Amino acid sequence: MVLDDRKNKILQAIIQNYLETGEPVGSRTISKYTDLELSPATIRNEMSDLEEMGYILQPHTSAGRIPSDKGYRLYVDMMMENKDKEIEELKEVIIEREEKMEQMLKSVAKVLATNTNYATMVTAPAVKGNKVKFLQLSRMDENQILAVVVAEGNVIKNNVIQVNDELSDETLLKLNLLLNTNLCGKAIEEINLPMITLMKQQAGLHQDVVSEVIDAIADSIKVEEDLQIYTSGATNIFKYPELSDNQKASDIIHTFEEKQLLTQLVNESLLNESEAGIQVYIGEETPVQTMKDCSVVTATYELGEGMKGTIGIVGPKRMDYDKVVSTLKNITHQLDDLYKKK
Amino acid sequence: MVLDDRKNKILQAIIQNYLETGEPVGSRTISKYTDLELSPATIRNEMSDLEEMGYILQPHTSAGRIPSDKGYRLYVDMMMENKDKEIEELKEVIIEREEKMEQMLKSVAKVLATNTNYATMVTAPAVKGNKVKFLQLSRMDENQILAVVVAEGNVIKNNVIQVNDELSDETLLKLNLLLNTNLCGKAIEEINLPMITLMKQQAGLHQDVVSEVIDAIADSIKVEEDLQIYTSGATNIFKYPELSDNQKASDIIHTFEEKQLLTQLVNESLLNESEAGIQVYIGEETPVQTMKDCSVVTATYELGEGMKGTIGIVGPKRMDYDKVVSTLKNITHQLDDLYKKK
DNA sequence: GTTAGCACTCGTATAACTGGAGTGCTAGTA
DNA sequence: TACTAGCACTCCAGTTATACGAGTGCTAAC
Repeated sequence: MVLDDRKNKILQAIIQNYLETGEPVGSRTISKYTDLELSPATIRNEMSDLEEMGYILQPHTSAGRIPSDKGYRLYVDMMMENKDKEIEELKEVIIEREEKMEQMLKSVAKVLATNTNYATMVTAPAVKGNKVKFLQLSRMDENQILAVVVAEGNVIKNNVIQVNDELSDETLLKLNLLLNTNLCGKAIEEINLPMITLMKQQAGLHQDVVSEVIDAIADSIKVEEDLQIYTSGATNIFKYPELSDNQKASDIIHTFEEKQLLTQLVNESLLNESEAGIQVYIGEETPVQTMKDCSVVTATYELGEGMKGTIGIVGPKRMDYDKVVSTLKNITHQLDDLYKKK
Repeated sequence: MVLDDRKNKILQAIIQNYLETGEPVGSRTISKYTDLELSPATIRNEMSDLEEMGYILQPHTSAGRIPSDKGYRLYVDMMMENKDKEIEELKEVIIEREEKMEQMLKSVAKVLATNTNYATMVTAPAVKGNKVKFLQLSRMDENQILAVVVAEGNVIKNNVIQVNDELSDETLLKLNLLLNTNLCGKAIEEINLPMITLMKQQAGLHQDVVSEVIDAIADSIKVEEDLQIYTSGATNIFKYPELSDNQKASDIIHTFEEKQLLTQLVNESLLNESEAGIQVYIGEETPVQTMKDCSVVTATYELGEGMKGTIGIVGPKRMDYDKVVSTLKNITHQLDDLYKKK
């Protein structure tokens, strides 16, 4: 059986209606809804076909139809095609440039959540491939040294190092010079053992300090590696009865609370990244099992030179994909612009 | 009417039983439960009195009794008296000393949540009254300066300052010296306008930079002022049917998500701080209206010299106050010890 | 190919019924 | 006087019975 134009139109009508109401859609409704001018009986026949083809399903006999994951998938794919042609220039959501990236990303998550009425997550751009821009050691007191590591994009990491024997100002200066000349402009992954050995040699007497600094830097990276994730609007899911079941709600919200559980989602979305940078996971397609009753839309943004972050929106399967995709495109563009201004 | 010994015993029995089961407690249950050897009928008479006195109430005729807020209050007050005598030395919860305070507090919240099965919050100690320990300006590139402010207790704040005209190394050194001599050891509140004016004068040509640095410091404080709050285990409330109602659950979890909504609670608990540092809010007593169906237990910890933070536990009114109070005392002690080691 | 009509299904909402848990009261007992 | 046994009564929660509406599938007719 083939999905001809009429079947397609009916399917679209069913899905759109279901998106709006959240109730199973009957043949009579569609008969009035569409401009096809067909009787309910005809619609029923078509619906029967559509069900056989797996695009829609009945929650029970004598109920209307609801879209299956496959149906949603078709719908979303079609919509995305249209979207690519549109040039979305709506400015609904405005990102103010703020000092702290952290603050900014939090507010992106929040704005997005209140705007869409879904749950949202935003990850800080991964430092992967990012370059060390600047290093600074300074003495805090007799046996504590403050190490500051600044990476491209003004990602700043502090580390307090305990030292046993006091270092003179001079030594500190020398170490600073040594570290900066050796490490500045290097991608964090480039810092390898030979380099470290070399630096230790150059440091001479104070190679133990170098060692500790390197450890500190490594530590900075490690901290950054377990991804910063900001979430907002998790409680929005209570707005959708189909997700308000205690068990489901608890699972979903818990995933948002334990943000690290979202890592899988982020990785997946960075991996599969489509041309447009937008991914839609419907129901069982999701990489995070707790969200199998939801749909997840992710977008990738880039703050220049491989610093990629992810934005995700989680809602019911009947989410307003159209709006969500537009909003996400809009936001990612704005984030891109933001970087260019810097 | 007076709460004699027998009435008190019965009340305690009712409350304890209700804490365990969450179900209204009937006279027959108590008759078997206590060592008073009284018939249900007698218990009924006493219960009737207790109800009249406002310690217990009936959800409906022909149901057992449940404790009223007043009843819980009595119970908690009595328990707290006993607690003071006990020397709690259980080491259920172990705080590992970690590099980053932020990380440590997060894990305290988490450990506490999994340990108690309630929702928890932990605030970072307020910097109020905290002293500047160390300041450092360094050049990142032509027109960006990195200002690092370290306060007592190794609270570190970074700020990137944009400058118009390039500063020489020499000038930077001078500014560093100037700022450090003037500001180190000062409590952040002590930094006042005359001081700033003086410093600007001393800075001579570069007073605009001083101005910006001061702004940056002020900014650091401001960021710190809107309290860092870490939460965990919000979804634990789903474990208690009396809170699992959609509306209630949503409200409570939302409060935990929008952490700033908890500020009121923190302020209140710092204000009312009792001798033991532990506060119990039952039902309507809570400073945060969304939690009027819960009980909230807060404890204050101190990382030395006025750096006070708050730990809070939110659960159903029938929470295991005994365990919660013990655990909190335990943890606050451990936090105190932690500081001493530093 | 389309449609009208009808019997059938199923879920939800409502009312009626039942059993159990618990109370308050009264009268009887130590 | 203090306690208790007994009983009638109340109310909730769970179950069954019933009615209704929405929607389907099928057949026969256009």
